[in-house]
Amino acid sequence: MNIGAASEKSGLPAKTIRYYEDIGLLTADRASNGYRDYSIADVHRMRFIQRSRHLGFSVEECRQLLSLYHDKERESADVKALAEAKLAEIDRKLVELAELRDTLRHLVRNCHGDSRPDCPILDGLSRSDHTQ
Amino acid sequence: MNIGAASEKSGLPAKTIRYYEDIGLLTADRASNGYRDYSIADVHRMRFIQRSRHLGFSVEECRQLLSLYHDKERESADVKALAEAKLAEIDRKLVELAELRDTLRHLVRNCHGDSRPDCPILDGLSRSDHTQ
DNA sequence: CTTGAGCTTCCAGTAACTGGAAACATTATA
DNA sequence: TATAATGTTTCCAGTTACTGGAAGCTCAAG
Repeated sequence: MNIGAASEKSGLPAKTIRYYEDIGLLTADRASNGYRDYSIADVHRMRFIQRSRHLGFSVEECRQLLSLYHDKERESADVKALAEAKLAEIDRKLVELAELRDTLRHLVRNCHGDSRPDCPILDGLSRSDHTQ
Repeated sequence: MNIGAASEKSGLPAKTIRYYEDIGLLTADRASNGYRDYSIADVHRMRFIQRSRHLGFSVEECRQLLSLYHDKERESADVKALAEAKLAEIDRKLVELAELRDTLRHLVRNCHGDSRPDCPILDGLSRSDHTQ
C-alpha cells in the first residue's frame, strides 16, 4: 500500500512516516515506480509508534519499545529487563494520568477557581511525589 | 523560594521554568536581588504542567488545562466544555496506555518475536481505532 | 575576603516534526 | 487521448519545546 493509505491506517502523517524512515525508526519497500510500499505489519509498527509517541514516550524510547516488538531474542536478560522497565514506566504513567483526571474533575466540580491555599485539590497536588 | 528549590519540588528543570516564563505559561515574582521568587502555589502550577507535559499534552494544551486551573469564571459554558473535552481526552489516553501495556506484556510473554501475521497481538493492534 | 555554588540574561544548538517548492506518477474528467 | 487534479518523490527551510554554554552578578561558608 502507498504512504497515503498507510498514513490513514496508522494515524501518522505521511511527512512523519518519511521522517521516521530518515532516522531509522521505520523501513520501507519500494514499488517499481519509486513509491514507498507498506505491508500490514508496517502499519502495525507505525500504529505502535504513534500510540507510544502520543503517550509521551520519546523517539528513543519508541526505538527501545520497537526493539521489544521486533527482537527475536526475546529471552535475553537485557531485553527482559528493558521490557520490565518500560512496563513499570507505563504503570507509573497510568497512575499519573488517573491523578491528572481526578485533579481536573475536582477543579471543575469542587474548587472555587481562586488560588486559596485551603483548596483541597492543591493539597492533593502537593502530596504527589515526582521521583523520576 | 528560589528557582532551584522550585525546580526540585516541581520536577521541572530550572531552564524549563525560565522558558515557560518566556512563553507566558508561568509568571514569577522577583526578590530585591533580582532572583525569581516562587510560592507554593507556583510550584503546584509547575507540577501540574510537568505532569501534563510528561503525559503527552502539548504546551498549548497545558495552557488550556492551566486556564481550568486558574479561571475564576468556572461556570462559563466554554470553560465547562473545554474541561469536559480534556477529561474525555484523558480517558482516551488512559485506555490507550492500558492497551500499550497489554501489548507489551503480551509481546514479552506470549509472542515469538517474529512478525508472523498470525501473532495474536498483531490482531489486537490492528483492531484498535485511531480516530482523533 | 575569596572561593564556590546559585542566580541572571542571551545566544546557539538539538529533537521531533511540519510546511512548501519543484518534479515525476497516477487517476479522473472532458 | 489530452489535460487537469491528486499523490508521490526529494530537498530545504521553519517551528516547537526545550537544552547547553558563556559571561557576569549574588550569596553563604570558611
